Formats: sequence, structure tokens, C-alpha cells
Amino acid sequence: MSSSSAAHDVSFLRLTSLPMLLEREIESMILDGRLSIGGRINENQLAATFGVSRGPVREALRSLEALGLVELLPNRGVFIRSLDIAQVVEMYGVRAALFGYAAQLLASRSDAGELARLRTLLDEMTQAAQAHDFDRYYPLNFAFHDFIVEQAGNGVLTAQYRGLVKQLRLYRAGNLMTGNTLELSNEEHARIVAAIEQRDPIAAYQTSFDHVERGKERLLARSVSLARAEERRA
Amino acid sequence: MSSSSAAHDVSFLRLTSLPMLLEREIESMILDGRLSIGGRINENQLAATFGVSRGPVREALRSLEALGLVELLPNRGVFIRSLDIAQVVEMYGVRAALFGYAAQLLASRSDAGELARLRTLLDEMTQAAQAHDFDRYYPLNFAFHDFIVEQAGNGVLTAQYRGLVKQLRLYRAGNLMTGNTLELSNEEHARIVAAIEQRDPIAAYQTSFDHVERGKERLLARSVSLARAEERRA
DNA sequence: CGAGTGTAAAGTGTCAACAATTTAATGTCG
DNA sequence: CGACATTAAATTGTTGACACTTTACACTCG
Repeated sequence: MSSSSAAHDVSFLRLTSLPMLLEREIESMILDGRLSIGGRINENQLAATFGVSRGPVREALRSLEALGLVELLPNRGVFIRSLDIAQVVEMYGVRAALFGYAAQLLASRSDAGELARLRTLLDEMTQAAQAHDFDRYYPLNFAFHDFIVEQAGNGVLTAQYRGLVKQLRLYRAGNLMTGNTLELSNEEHARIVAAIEQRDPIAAYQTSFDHVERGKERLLARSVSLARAEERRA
Repeated sequence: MSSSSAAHDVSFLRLTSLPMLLEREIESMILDGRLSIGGRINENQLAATFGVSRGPVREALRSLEALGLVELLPNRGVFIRSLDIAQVVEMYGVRAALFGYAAQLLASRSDAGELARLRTLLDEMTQAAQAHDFDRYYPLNFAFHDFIVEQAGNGVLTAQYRGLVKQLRLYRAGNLMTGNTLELSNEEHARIVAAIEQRDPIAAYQTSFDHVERGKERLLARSVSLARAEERRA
């Protein structure tokens, strides 16, 4: 035990509760697609599934509303939030600002270990990109961004960023990268890492901000072509 | 009227609910100081005050937790969140990034009317600052920042920024500006307005980011001297 | 007198029932 | 046959009661 000063450590009091548990579970049901986007949630049914009453379920849903994952319409019910492209674009903008800030912070505080880890992630992504192995690239890409945010050392920033990324998962359609997009995207990663290694906060901000903004552009382009296809079909 | 396609407009269905109402009311009780920071909220008592049962109150409190205004400890109760200086510093950092982004956006999209409004606000602040009239300066200062964020035209950004500002009100101690701080702060405002007028997004970002960061520094300095005074007294 | 133990009160957690509203279904009339 | 009113079913909104946990208090013993 870590001794004296923490005289009455009560951290093992119950740390979770039924509504918190339900919140997590319903969240993963949404993000996994077990509850379909835009669809309605039936409180009775959901409560029955978990073998609890509606009270705790309703509390969990209130939390999820504030997190931006569901929408509550009075007397109408709870709906899994669905994002239109305009909202997604706005989110990408804010995400760009937050991610840029993270890189900026990291550029002025990263130690050798963190830099090495960044390099490793980048190298692995380069390999995956050259092999056009999207399934390998995707989790590395996620880890890369999350690592930068996490190591920036600002808990509020981390929470906001992750909340935004979580909400963005409500937009199915665009998360795919096609063909040489992998390599393009990874070149941007290289520029970010270089800026952080050189301890250049301004360059780190700029390259990181631009990286997310370009992601937004790629998404938009894809969205437009999808909409065109939609029209043609009609 | 925009006619046909909006055939069954149901927007006049009930737009609010008891929990939402309670959420707003409890929120203002917190921000007004009618519920003291760090203190505990008694569900029974609160429900009795509003003449409702505990269910809706609990739902409202769940929302407020997600908004970062209260903390829920299982089996212990709900506490008005109290921020330590470290958290406030982190929040200021994120706020700087968001505000900087807002100014950056506004610099590339503002019209003549918005620029005129900014000028007006700046002039009024300058007058108030010269007169050392803090009571007049404060709301103008708030309006200035909020105007820039609002007119940036990104709803997600606006929501995030306002949420952060709301949370920062939980930190009582530092919101005061003393003496010539008013004039210093307003010179920074002038630089922001200039950058936006010149449609220079990069300068707008930089001046705005720095402005909030300087606010953070001023707050920190004040906090340190307060802590010193505290020590001396002990 | 102080530390520790046991008990009562207060408060939170959960539930099931009831009220109010919305939605779906049915039937009626032009 | 289609639009409209009416009724029934399903679903959300709210409540009061009860179970469980924590906290406060009195008591005992060293």
C-alpha cells in the first residue's frame, strides 16, 4: 500500500451504479450498430432486456443525450441520433482545432519515449499504407491520433476530443479510405511527426489542423459522389 | 411559405419536459450560487422544493453531470462540482483553441455588418476600460467573445465553447480583473478585431488564442498570490 | 477521556403501478 | 375509394413505496 497520507482511502466504495452500467452498455449497442441509427429506443423493451425497471434506463438515456448519442423528444421517445453531412462537417472543424492544439502542446512537452512511439506508429502505418492493407492501417491511424491527444497532457482536451470522435461514429458512410488515400493521409502524418520532433508548436498545430481538414474534404467529396449516385438511382 | 414538402409539420408538439425544465432551473441555481459549490444536493429536498417526485429530479441531475456541473457519487449523492486550479488551466487551454478557431473562421466569412458590430463592441469596451468601469466592461467583454464564436457559424463549436464557459463559472475566485488589466485585455481585443477586419485567419487565430492564454496567465498569477495569502494566514 | 462498536435516522437506489400522451387501427361518411 | 372522426393499444411521464447503503449518534469499554 502507498501508505500514510491517504489515511482514509474510500476509493473502493462502489464506483459504479446501475445507470452508469446501462449507459455504457447502451452506448456500445449504438456504436456496434446493434441499435440502428435514427431508430427509436423502446424503454420497456430495453429495460426487459437488461432485467431492470425503466427508471435506471431513463437515467442512462439522459446521460447519453448529453453526450450527443441520442435525442429525446418529449412524449415521443428516444432516438439514436443521426448526423447529416452539415453536422459532420462542423464536427470535423472542431476536431481539427482540438487535434491541432493537442499536437501543439505535445510539440513543447514530448520526451524521447513519446517521440519513439510516434515514430513506430508512423512506420507501421507506412508499411500498411504501402501494402494497401486498410484493416491494419485503420487501428494504427486511430491509435496515432489518440496517442497525440492523450500525451498532450490535457484531460479536458482528451475528453472533448474523444467525445467528438465518438459522436462521429454515428455517421456511417464516410469512414472508408479508398486507394491512394492511405498514402496521402500518411504523408500528412509524417509531416505532423516531423513538426513534433523538431519541437515546433506552430508547425505541429498547422500540419495537424490541416490533416483533419483534408480528411473533412475527402469525406465531403465522397459524400457528394454518393449523393450523385443516389440521385441517379431515383 | 416554403410549402408542400413539409406536409406534416409537428414542431408544435411539446418542446419541453419536466426533467428539462428542472435541469435548467437547477443549473441556474448552481450558477447563481443558490446552491453552493462543493455542496451536496438533497434529492428529496430539491424535489419537494419544486413540488415533484424524485424521478424527474434524478434525470435532470444525470444531464447536469454530463454537462460537467455536478458529480454523482454512487450511494453518496450529488455534489456541485468544484474545480481546482489545474482543471481550470486545462479548460482555459481548450477554450483558447476553440476561441482561436472561431476567430479564424470569422476572419474568412464575416460581412460588413458583423465587422461593424465588432467595432462597436470594441469601442464601448475601450470607453469602459478607460473609465475603469468594470461593471460596464464585464458584460461587453462577454458579448464580444460570444459574438465572435456565434458568428463563426459552427454550431458544434458554439455549443462546446459555451459549455466550457459555463463550467468555468464553477471556479469562483479569478473572474475579477484588477486595475490596468482591463486596458491590457482590451488591447488584445483590438488586435483580434484588426486581424478579422483584415481577413487574416492565421493572425485572427493567433491573437485570439494568445488572448485567452494571457487570461489564463493572469488568472494563474492571481491564484498563486491568493494561495500565498492563504499560507500566511495559517 | 478517547477509540471503537452498535444502532437509529437520513438518503440514495430500484421498482411496479397509475396517469397522460401519442400512435395505430377501426369504422363512418361524403 | 379516400378523408376524417373515433376508439383502442402502445408508450412515455410521474409518482409513492420499499430495499439498501451510508452517515450520524449514542453507547460501551479500555
